[in-house]
Amino acid sequence: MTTIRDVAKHANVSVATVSRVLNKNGYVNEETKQKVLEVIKSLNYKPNAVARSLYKKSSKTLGLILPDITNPFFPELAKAVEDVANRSGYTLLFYNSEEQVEKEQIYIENLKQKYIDGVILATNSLNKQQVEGLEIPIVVVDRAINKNIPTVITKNYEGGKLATKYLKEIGCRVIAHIKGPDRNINAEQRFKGYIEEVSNEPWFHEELIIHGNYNMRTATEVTKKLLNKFPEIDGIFAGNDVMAVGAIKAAHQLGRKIPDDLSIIGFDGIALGEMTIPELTTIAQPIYRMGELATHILINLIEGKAIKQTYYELDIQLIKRESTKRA
Amino acid sequence: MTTIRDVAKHANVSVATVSRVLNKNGYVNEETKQKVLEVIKSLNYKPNAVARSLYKKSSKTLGLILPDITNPFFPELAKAVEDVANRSGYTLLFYNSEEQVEKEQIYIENLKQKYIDGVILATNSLNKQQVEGLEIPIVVVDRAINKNIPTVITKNYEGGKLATKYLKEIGCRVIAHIKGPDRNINAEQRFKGYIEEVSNEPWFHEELIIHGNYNMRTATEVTKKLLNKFPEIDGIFAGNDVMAVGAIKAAHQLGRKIPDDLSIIGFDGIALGEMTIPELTTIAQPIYRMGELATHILINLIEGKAIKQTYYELDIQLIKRESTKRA
DNA sequence: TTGAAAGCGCTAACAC
DNA sequence: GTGTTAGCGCTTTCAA
Repeated sequence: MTTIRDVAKHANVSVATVSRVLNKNGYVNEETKQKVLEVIKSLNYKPNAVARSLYKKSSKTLGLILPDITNPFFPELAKAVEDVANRSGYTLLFYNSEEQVEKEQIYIENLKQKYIDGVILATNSLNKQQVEGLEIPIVVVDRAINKNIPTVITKNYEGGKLATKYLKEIGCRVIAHIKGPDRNINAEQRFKGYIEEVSNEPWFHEELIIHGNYNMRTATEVTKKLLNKFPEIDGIFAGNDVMAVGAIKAAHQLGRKIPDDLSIIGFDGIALGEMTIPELTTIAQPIYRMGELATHILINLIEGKAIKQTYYELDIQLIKRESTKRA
Repeated sequence: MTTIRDVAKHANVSVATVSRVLNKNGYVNEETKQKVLEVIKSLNYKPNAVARSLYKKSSKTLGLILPDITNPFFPELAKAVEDVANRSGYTLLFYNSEEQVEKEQIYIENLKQKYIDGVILATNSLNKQQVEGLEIPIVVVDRAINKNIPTVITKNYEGGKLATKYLKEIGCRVIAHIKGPDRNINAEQRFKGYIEEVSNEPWFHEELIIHGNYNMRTATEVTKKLLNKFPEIDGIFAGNDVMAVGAIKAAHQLGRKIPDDLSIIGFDGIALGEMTIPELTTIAQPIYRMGELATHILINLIEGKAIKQTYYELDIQLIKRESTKRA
């Protein structure tokens, strides 16, 4: 391995000078500079990032903590984060927390020991105190913890309302909801949006709300039971796209025609929604934009740049496809 | 930040002693040890990983370079890699190369500068020389480069044969193939397996082979053209599941009934295959197992442990679901 | 404009 | 058993 010492020796200068040309700071004579640059090239020297980190107490690395990389929403997000991080010269440490608090806490200890510069976190498990105790810049994404913590989410409540209202508009008379995990704040918001729209309806009752755990297989099972018990249901708002797909499967297995007998709307706007038959009507979040924005904010925070705003609730968008009736 | 010096001072010992209890090596009196442990706890001291890396020239970190995290095959793989790495005390640096050689090369330089201990690589772009020039333990996964490089792949050729043979068995008379990217070695192998089974068939001609680029939308388009041109096609082997889903969509749009008019088989065994209607018959790779095995091999390589074998071609498995006729 | 040297926090060889 | 110290490769202060 060739070090800064080797370069210095070959160029007949001190390591300080080499360091100066490496970091483009301090005075260094044009000629010496050229010489050093030459030697660097000929020796194919690359500065050691670890040594630099030790001194600088910074590693040009971001941590990305995701609850489940297997849920298609998160790879789309991760791609955006990676894109922006890389373009800004940061690398990405990736953690899959599987929604386990203990894992998250271990990860975070790990991050601190490595002089990681900042963290992008999607979690329900950590609370405000825990996050603020981190002493590391952090941006929370997808699942808000607290308004004082930099955050990028979307209008989940409005989205839930919009989805439900749309089902009403196209003529659905009994609308059920497949809810995500209780402890998940965005599932809760989407659910509240639904409630807002249906609680005064004469047909509404609590049993129209079922729990699908943001997971296809569970959603299929519970939807089948639901449709068997209440065949009058003609609209389903699923808390995410994956569960909506599960609901489509359930309907199909029971011989219910979509969208003629039953309209289904999801939430997320993941690519999967265009792969199903019928294609999925959904409330789309700007997933790439979320990752991009979160990473920008984080990097600005790290680099001490001015930031106008650190709490974002991005707009969602109704995408009409084939799983819902025409209005 | 509290350092080893602080601990030493508070415990009235030298840093060497603290280091000894930290690393559980060298002699240290039980009492002193307890004292040190106490101080560590009371100060909430965590050793600095960067300083340790600098000395050890190792960072307990693995690099994971994937071509496209957005392709559902890779998150499933990444999950396995992350699981095993974490369980063995390694963290994971994640790179999304988007199939670009330049990006991969930048990433790899990066890795070396950070004392990354090893790399898991899924790529077509790098050749044998480039990989061997790395001077870092590496395991290639999903896409073989060379038999001398540690590798975990599956029997792509056999899989291609098996898929095609199965379509013949269930009575398909004209079988098309949607091929993955030309430069992708696994796409090539699957294609060869297909060819082996069909090249002597009287109905076979070159135009039954179309290019779908491992991508759903492209696959839908080309399949529609194909089916319009050759309506006699009653079986399609798609080079991966995502393209198979694209083919299902195409068939659906053209009003072809699956599996009655047309049987479709994919390759990969990703979770998506169970989400579609009809559910996808496929040649399943043991995706989790691939990631797990690759990571184990890599860690053994890094830690200098004995390894019986470094080139694995895992078995694939035919999973019969609804997109193909019954035999 | 350049160099010597201290120091980032840790490990390990060597001395006692 | 324990301490002293050099050194991992780099940056930056200070002096020249």
